[in-house]
Amino acid sequence: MPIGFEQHDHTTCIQTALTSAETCCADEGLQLTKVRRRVLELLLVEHKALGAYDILSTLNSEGLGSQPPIVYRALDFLVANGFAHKIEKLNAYSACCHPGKAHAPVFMICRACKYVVEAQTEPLRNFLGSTAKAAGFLIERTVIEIEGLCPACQKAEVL
Amino acid sequence: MPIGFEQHDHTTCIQTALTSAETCCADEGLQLTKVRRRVLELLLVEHKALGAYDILSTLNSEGLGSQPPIVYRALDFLVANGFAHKIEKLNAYSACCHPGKAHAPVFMICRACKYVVEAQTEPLRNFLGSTAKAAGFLIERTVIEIEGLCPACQKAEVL
DNA sequence: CATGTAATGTTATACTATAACATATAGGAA
DNA sequence: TTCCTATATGTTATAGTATAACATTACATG
Ligand SMILES: [Zn+2]
Ligand SMILES: [Zn+2]
Ligand SMILES: [Zn+2]
Ligand SMILES: [Zn+2]
Repeated sequence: MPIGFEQHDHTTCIQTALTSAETCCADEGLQLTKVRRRVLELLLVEHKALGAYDILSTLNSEGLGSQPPIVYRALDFLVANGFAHKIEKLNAYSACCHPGKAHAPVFMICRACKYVVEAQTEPLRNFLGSTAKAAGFLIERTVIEIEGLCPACQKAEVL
Repeated sequence: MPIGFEQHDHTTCIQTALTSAETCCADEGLQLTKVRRRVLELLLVEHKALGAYDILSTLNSEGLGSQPPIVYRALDFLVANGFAHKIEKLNAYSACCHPGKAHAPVFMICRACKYVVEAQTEPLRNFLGSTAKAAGFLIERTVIEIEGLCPACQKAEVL
């Protein structure tokens, strides 16, 4: 799994995520059905976020469904069980890169190449916890998204 | 301005925000037109986020415009100049509570009463800065939103 | 007044998401 | 096996959010 935008063996990302989903579903009695699994695979193709309708058009071309509820149900399942995340800023969805762990994901989104990196963030979690505690606020979910330029696109920008 | 969900003199919030917007526009040669000012006022009525179409229906009833571009243009102006923020999680907009300062706002959103509090966060800004730096990422914008329960609604929940 | 820029008006459309109800499928109980 | 129930999928329709494109107006400046 990448901790940043560096090169990495992405087949490992894919395998880890799929295996983790399979294991988790088996353990918890959840059904990783054909459509759900296929959507997860599509989200794992690259570290980019996909819109629901992008996914739907692929599903449609593969005969797995043609109407919005098909894809939204699959996405709801994946998000609810921690196999994927919604990127609010993009109205798009991304496979979880750190499955199996409770986490408050931080996404770095490159506006140029569209890559999305999910960072590990225990310290941030603690930090937000204390901010919220000072206000007496009970945290249930967090959305932390950073938009900007990845290292490669910063270099390209200069040219 | 509230630092949390406590009671406060909200007329001060309103006055400060409007004065700040007027001053800033005068200084920068920006036009705080009728529609733009009215939208800002509407966002300041309460510490809640308003959807674009909520705002539009008020504008419409006041004869200030009836089509979506009217409100989206005003919102774009307010957001671009730091007088308001978009709350991505809610697809809604909220007046800035700390105008005039560069800031990476943190929003605490109560899912029960819908109040939205914008916290001050220099330390978080620094923290995200170092997280991004480790990945070589250049930050341009941040979205930090915490969803949960405010103190009052936590008490109500127990009943 | 002439000219250019910024703002607004207007129509149409694109994109994102869910409600509601029908049907099918899988797994467990009788 | 058969029936039952819960879960998942199929289908139609619609709600909610946002922008493109182009016409018109307002206004500052020379
Ligand atoms: Zn990878
Ligand atoms: Zn994750
Ligand atoms: Zn206030
Ligand atoms: Zn602000």
